[in-house]
Amino acid sequence: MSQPSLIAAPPSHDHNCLWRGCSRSFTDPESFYNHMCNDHVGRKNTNNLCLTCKWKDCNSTFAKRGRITSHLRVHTNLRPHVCEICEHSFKRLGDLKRHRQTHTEVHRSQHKRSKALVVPDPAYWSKEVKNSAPSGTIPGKASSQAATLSAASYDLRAEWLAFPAAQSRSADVSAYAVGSGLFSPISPDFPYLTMHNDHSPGQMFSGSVDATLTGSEGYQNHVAEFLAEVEDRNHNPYNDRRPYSLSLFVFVSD
DNA sequence: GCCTCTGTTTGG
DNA sequence: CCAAACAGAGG
Repeated sequence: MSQPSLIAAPPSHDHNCLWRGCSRSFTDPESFYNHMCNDHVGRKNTNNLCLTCKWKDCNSTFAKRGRITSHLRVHTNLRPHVCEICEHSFKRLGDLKRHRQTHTEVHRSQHKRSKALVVPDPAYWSKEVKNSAPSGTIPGKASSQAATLSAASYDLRAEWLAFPAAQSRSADVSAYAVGSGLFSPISPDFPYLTMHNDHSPGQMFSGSVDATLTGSEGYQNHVAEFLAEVEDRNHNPYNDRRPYSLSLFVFVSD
C-alpha cells in the first residue's frame, strides 16, 4: 500500500536540461546537477571549462568553477541538505546551518514569534541522532552544558518497542515528536505534554514530554501514552488525517 | 574545493 | 516580522 508522504521528495517530473544546445533529461536532481557540472561546466584540466551559464536565457558568468557550480543550483531542484529536526530541505549547506539556528532557545528568545520547534541542541542532534537511532544507546560522553546524552528516533509507522535511552538511569526526560501532517493539538489535560507550535494543515507538529522520571518503567509509560495519544488522534476520522511520518526524539539529561 | 560570513532580495 | 534563496568574497 502506498502512502503519500508530505515530506518526501516532490513528484518526479523529469528534469530537463535547458542548457542551450542540450536536450538531455534526468530522473533525479542529483544526476541532473552532476550532468551540468561535468558536461557543461567542465574542468580546466580537460580544457573544457565553461564559466558562463548557458541555461536558457541565463548568461551569468563567473570567475571560478566553484562559483558557477554553486549558481547551477538555481536551475535544479537539488536540495540535498535536510534539517534533521523539521525535515525542511535546502539547496545549500549554509542555508541549512542558518536554519538550524531557528530551532535554538537563543533564537526563540530573540524572535518571540518564531514558530520553529525548539530542541535542546540542534547541533548535537544533527551530528548524532542519525547514527544513534534507533538503538538509542547512550554515547559514553561526559555531560555537556547542553546536557544531551542520548537521542533516539522512531517511525510511528513501524513497530516501536524499545526505549533504551533511559532504561537504567534516573534522569530528566524530554521527548520531542516531530513530523509533517495534519494534527490537532493534543488534549491540554494530557499530563506530560506541552504544545510548542500552532497547528494548521501541513505545519509541523511538536510536543514535548517533560517529566522527572526515576526509572525506565515510568519513562516508557509516558512515552507510550504520548505515542498512543498521537496515534489515536491520527486515526480519528473526523479530523481528516493524512498519512504522515512522525519521528520521536528522546533526550536524556543528567 | 569546501567552508563560513555577510548582505540583498523575495515571499509568506 | 520572519525565513528562505541567492550571490559575493575571504580563508
